[in-house]
Parts: sequence; structure tokens; C-alpha cells
Amino acid sequence: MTSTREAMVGAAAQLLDEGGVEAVTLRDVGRLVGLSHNAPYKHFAGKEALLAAVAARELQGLHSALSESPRAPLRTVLHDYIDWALRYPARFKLVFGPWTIDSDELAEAATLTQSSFLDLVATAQADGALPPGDTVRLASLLRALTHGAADLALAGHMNGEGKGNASPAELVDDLLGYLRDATAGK
Amino acid sequence: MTSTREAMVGAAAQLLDEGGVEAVTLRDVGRLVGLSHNAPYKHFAGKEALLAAVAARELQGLHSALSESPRAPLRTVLHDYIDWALRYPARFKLVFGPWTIDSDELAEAATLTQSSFLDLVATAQADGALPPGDTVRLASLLRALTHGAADLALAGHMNGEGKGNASPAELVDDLLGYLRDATAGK
DNA sequence: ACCTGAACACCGTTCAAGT
DNA sequence: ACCTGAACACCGTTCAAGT
Repeated sequence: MTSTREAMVGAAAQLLDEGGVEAVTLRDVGRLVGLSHNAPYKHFAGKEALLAAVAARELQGLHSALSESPRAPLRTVLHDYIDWALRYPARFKLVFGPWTIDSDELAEAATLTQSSFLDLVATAQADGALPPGDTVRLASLLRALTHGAADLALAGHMNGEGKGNASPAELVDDLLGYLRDATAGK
Repeated sequence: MTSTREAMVGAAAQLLDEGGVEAVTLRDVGRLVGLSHNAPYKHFAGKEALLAAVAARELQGLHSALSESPRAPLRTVLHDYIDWALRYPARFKLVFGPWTIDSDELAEAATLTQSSFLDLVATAQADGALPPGDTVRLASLLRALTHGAADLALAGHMNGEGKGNASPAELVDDLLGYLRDATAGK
């Protein structure tokens, strides 16, 4: 008993995976759910609102995965994040691209995900796996590196000459190693 | 005496800065250079080829900036890169987005920029400011963090609750600090 | 070689109208 | 409340034709 609205979000996600954000047309979304070309306008203000709903659903999924296994090692969580980004590049780019629309749903999902991740970093600090200090700032560092490694890999900019190049997962491990050294050495 | 082709690349860059990649229409490019709506097709295979030319010009500029001051500190170069990304977000996203087109010009510019940056990292390693080891891999780490910090900041995902958040430049400094600690501690 | 104008297919969006 | 069909403006691209 999925609502028409949910079916449209699902159809949009499917089109997104198949051909990127520019393959998501409201006309195809209507066609996929068996309605007319502008039925989406009865459920969403426009194309951007539909994409925002897709992004919110994806972000809620990330948050669920994060909170369902609250004791998972930080390294595993970061590796899973990279796997998700490489597997669903268009969703990744949509979720972490600039949102031109104000969506409460989206903002709330982002806050929840952020706060789950902060808990994880704080736990790692308490365990001595990460250096002490401002947790928010350290979490930003981890998030920025993981995001950047995934994004550069997706853009194909990580393959300099084929030799000596690290995968995104290896870069995450490198950073965690340096942070562990900094913790122990202090 | 700029050629029509160069004028079109400049017009595209202007439209890009003003309204992002979706504001770059071949029709407006033609209009801006005083020609008809499809004059661009006499100089570029299509829209993607024009955008690839804009990206190549931008990447060549980055490489020039990098090689003109070969003894600039690594930290300065990374900060300049972030300043550029925050000032010209659309160019940044274009250059480091996925290129669906094969452009020799683009590939060559990327290789040159990459190799200049590798020299810089190798120098910093020799100076003892960065830990020893695989230079390509360490450069990838630095590149990934800097890119990710700039990208998240542009997406507005770096402002959790307004407090305790670090700017992209601060994150770069944090990483350089941890790497220096790892170098000294060993 | 470079350019124009008409034309085509496609898309987001609006609107009047239906149930 | 939700949906349809026609219509409009806009865009990428192609093509025949001009110089």
C-alpha cells in the first residue's frame, strides 16, 4: 500500500540510478507510476521538491544504517559510506550537492545523521583511537576526507598514472593511522 | 584578437559563474558573442565539448599558478585552492565533476597540475614537514581532504549547529598538524 | 571555413477542465 | 483531493542553404 507520492519518489530514485540527475524527468516519473506527465505536480511543488524528497529518503537510510549498529567501529562506518557512494554515485551527488530548496524533511534527516556520527567519533576518542579535542572539528576532518576521497574517485581524478594510487578506503585507513599515531605520540 | 572560439569559452565561463552549469546554454553563448544560436556548433561538437574547453582553461590556470611560484609553502597552495573553490564554485564543480567527454586538452592539463602538486609534496617530505613514504599516496590524502572540505562547505553541509565548526582552511591546517606530529613522533 | 534560419524532439511548468 | 490534456516557453541538435 505505498502511496502515489512514495511511488513517485521510488521512480525518481530508479531514474537517478540509471542515468544521473538529468535523466530524472517529471514526465518519466509520471509514466513509471502509470499516471500522466504532470501528475507529479499534485504531490510535489516541482522537480526540485521531488529531488529533495529522494535525497531525504536516502539520508534517512544512511541514518538508520548508522543507528542500527551503534557500536560498529568508526573504520567500518567510513568504509560502508564509501561503498555506498561508489555504488550509487548519483544518489551520493544528489544528497551532498547543494540543496537549492528548503525542506524540513531534508534538514531534519541531515541533523540526525550528523549527530549519530558525532556520537561515533566521541566514542572513538574515549577509546583512545582518536586524539582528544573538539569532537565536532575532528568529525568534520573525517567527513571531509571521506567525502573528498569518494568524490575524486567518482570523478576519475584519482588515477594519476595507474601506479601508487590509493583507493578511497585506503586513504581513510591512512588518515585513521596518522590520527592514532598523533594520539599515542602525545 | 581573441578568436571566436576563445570568446565562446569566455562567454560560457561568464554564464557558469553567474548561474551554474545549467545556466550555460549554447543559445546564450551565441548571443553573447554576437552570433546566432547555433554558431557554437561550428567550433564545438556540442555542449559537453564547450564545457570541457572551459574546464581545460581553468585547469591550465591552476597549473600556471602552481608552477609560477614553485617554492610556495604547501599550506599556502592548499589555502589558495580552497579560496578559488569558494570564489568560483561552479568552475570548481565543473573541473572536478565527472567528465563524460574525452578531451586531450583536459587530460593533459590534469596531468600537468597533478605532477606540479606531486613535486610540492615531495619537497615538503624532504623538508621534514610531512611524513616519509609513498608520495603519490600522501598527495592523494591531501588532495582528498582539501577537495572534500571545499565541497562540503559549498554544499552547506559544514554548518551543523553553528558552533564548533571548522572552515575548510582550518581543516587543512588540522591535517597538516597531525601529519607533522606523525613525522616528528616517528 | 564559418554562419544563418527553420525545424524537430524533449522538457518544466501552467491552466482550464474533469471526477 | 487528485488527475488529464492542451498549451507555452525554452533548450540541444540537425539540416539545408547561404558567403
